[in-house]
Amino acid sequence: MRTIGETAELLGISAHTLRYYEKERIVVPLRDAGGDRRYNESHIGWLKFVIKLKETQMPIASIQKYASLVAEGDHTSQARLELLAEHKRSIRAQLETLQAADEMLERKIQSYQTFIHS
Amino acid sequence: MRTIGETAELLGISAHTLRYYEKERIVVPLRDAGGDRRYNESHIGWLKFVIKLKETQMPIASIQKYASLVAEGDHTSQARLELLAEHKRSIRAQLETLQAADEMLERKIQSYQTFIHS
DNA sequence: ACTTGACTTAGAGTAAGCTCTAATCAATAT
DNA sequence: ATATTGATTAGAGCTTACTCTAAGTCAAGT
Repeated sequence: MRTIGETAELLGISAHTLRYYEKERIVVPLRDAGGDRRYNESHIGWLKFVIKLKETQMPIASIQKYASLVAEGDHTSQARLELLAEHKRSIRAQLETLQAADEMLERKIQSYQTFIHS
Repeated sequence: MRTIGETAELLGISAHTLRYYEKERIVVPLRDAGGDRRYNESHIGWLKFVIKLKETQMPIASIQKYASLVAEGDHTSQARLELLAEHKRSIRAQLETLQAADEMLERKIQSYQTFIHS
């Protein structure tokens, strides 16, 4: 069971952000006797997943939606599956955009090098 | 030579955004006799490039930097090359992140399907 | 002459996602 | 005993990248 500071450190995000995620009902940690937040392994695993979704441009609103489905229970698994499948398609689209840009930059960089050495 | 409206339409962005880009010195169009903005083929080409950079998460500040180097002239080509090379590395990093997330989601989706059909 | 539509400006407002402040409390270190 | 450290809260503030508003000009069509 980790404090907010330890959890922030471990995940490379700020304690501010963790409180914000709680306010947005994305991760609701436990509380110790003194009222301080405590994150267990399941919170940490879920946060790592959230961070992966964020890294791939999933908006906070969609992450909230997914989190609320998880909170609702097993009967929402079909809806969750659809949400993830939709996001996977968005990742595929991003991959294509990035690949095209990568090739474009490669050509542009080549032509700059030709120009500089001429 | 296109008006702001035609240019916006052609590129799929708003006229507001084009004025914003001008304020930020990213694209400075010509003006006609009446003072209205006019975009020529070179502006359009540059805007398409800017849009590609934006799509790959290059911040406006870096695009501004690149634009100012272009405006400065040929002697900045080394600096521009470095900026583009740096951005290309960022694209590669994004590609890796997305690929890892894609695989993770694939596994997660598989396990949801297994769960749903059990 | 009037209307319509596209344009102009400076500057205000918006949404997302944090990020920080102020005031306070509780446990530990000196 | 006091000081430091790390936590708490509600709510304000910040950054990025637009997006919109208000008030107006101007040319073309009816």
